[in-house]
Amino acid sequence: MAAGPKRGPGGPAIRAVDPWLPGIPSRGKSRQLLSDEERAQLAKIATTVRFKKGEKIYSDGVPAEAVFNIVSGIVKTYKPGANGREYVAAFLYPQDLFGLSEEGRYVNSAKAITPVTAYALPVAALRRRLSKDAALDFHLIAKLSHGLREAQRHALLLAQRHALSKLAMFLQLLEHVQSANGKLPEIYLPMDRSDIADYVGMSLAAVSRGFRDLAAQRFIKIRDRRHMKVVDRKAFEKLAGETGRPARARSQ
Amino acid sequence: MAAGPKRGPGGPAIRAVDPWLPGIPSRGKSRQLLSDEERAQLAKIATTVRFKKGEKIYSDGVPAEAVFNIVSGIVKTYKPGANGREYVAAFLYPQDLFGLSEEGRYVNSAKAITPVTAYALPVAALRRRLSKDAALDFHLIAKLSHGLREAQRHALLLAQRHALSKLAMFLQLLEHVQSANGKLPEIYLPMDRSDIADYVGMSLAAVSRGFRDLAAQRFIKIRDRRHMKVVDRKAFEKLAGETGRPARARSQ
DNA sequence: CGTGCACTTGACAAAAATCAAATTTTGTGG
DNA sequence: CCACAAAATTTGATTTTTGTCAAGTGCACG
Repeated sequence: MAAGPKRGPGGPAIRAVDPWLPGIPSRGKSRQLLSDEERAQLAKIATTVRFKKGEKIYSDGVPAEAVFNIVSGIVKTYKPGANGREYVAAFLYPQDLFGLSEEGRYVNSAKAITPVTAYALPVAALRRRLSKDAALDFHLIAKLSHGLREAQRHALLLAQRHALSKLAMFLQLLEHVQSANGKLPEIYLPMDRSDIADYVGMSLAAVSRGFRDLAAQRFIKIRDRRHMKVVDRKAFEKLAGETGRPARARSQ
Repeated sequence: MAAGPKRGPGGPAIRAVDPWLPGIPSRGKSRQLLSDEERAQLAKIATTVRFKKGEKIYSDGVPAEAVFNIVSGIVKTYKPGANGREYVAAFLYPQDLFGLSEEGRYVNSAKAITPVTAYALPVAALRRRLSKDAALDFHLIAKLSHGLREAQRHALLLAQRHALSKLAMFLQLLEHVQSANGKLPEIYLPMDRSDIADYVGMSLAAVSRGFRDLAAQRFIKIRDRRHMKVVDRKAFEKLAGETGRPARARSQ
């Protein structure tokens, strides 16, 4: 997993589900938004950067000099919480963007949770390109809409009252991201239990117990710490509230 | 409260905190993004629509024909949850946009929680304008970034483990939105307890008790159901984790 | 082939959900 | 403007769930 772009010219790549009606309905599948031409243009202003597993990429509050586009590996954005706890805002995968800023400063901190390769796009240069290329603006709008929906989905997960629902929804999110390439036999969890706990807003112990209980009740099967499979899909989706994906159209 | 644009030409208006470094640092204050010219252009494709208090504006899953821009009143976007519960994704104020879609269908439902006046911008026409006007794209990017940060803030709120922290953070959010125009003597809560409960992910009873306890511990003073004032600012911000606003720059 | 860190598990305490009832407000029709 | 019904909110008692603190266990890496 975490493979880079499979073919083509290389350069930054952005993947998202279209907010608008796509030519061919893609059943929730995300697609590459940038044309080869756009990728080549962006490559001209991009630098390739690498981070070791566990390495901090930037801290919240410092001037935001670049936006990052992941080539390979997984990144988390987070914020130190009240006590020693930390709140994980998002996990980011290849072809995602990160580096959200407010008034020129990063809103979160970012850390590589696996070895990471990424393009760094200096904001100044990026802004210049954006003002020149309307199509690129459009694609960025699509990606931001996608990010907004994901953040809302995260909030929906956090609003669940039961640990098992949260975890089921969490697994569903992972499954959805990973199924971008095709159907998977099992779900891979690249992050450790502690990161999961901080993402779903539960204690470390509760996460552990939660997975155990999901397995005990035959919703999932756990191969090892990082590999799980949904066994009882029906019950599983019910737990996850089946609201994880947009409801099928009702009236009209 | 909920006053429309105070002066100027009328037409759609969008307010947000800049993601990028503004000319004059605005200390977290949001500002009007559109020029009079842009507002006039948008007005040409917009229709004015009105909704009664409690009226449904659209349902999730139906084709997204328009994006809305609030002139006056408050809207909530929400999604029916597992049981009879409902998850509130956001409260929207004048100069906000709503109508987020995925593959051409609304992601949430929307309802007016006060009488609402809004502009309806048909997506087709809006897309045409966007492809013509690079500056407008830019402003939409800024607004989407703003929305993304808000959604992350909502998730941060939901990740809090204690009811009082959630409520303090909630009041802080309201205060921040309402202080856009200037400092306020008290916080106004336009929504009912049930909507608050669904937004902060707690039971109705817990919200009620929570406010009572905040008042009992002298963090706030409650004038009536919809008006509260922060009394002990220091302790209050501590409760809210002071992470509600971006941390002041650390090193560098 | 240790040693440490990540994870799991247990016992108990704390917090919030539920269920249910009492009150206060709000809106309506005289 | 008043009486009432309906809706919203508060409050109480009890139960459930999850957090905490503290021990294990085991896998991964040197």
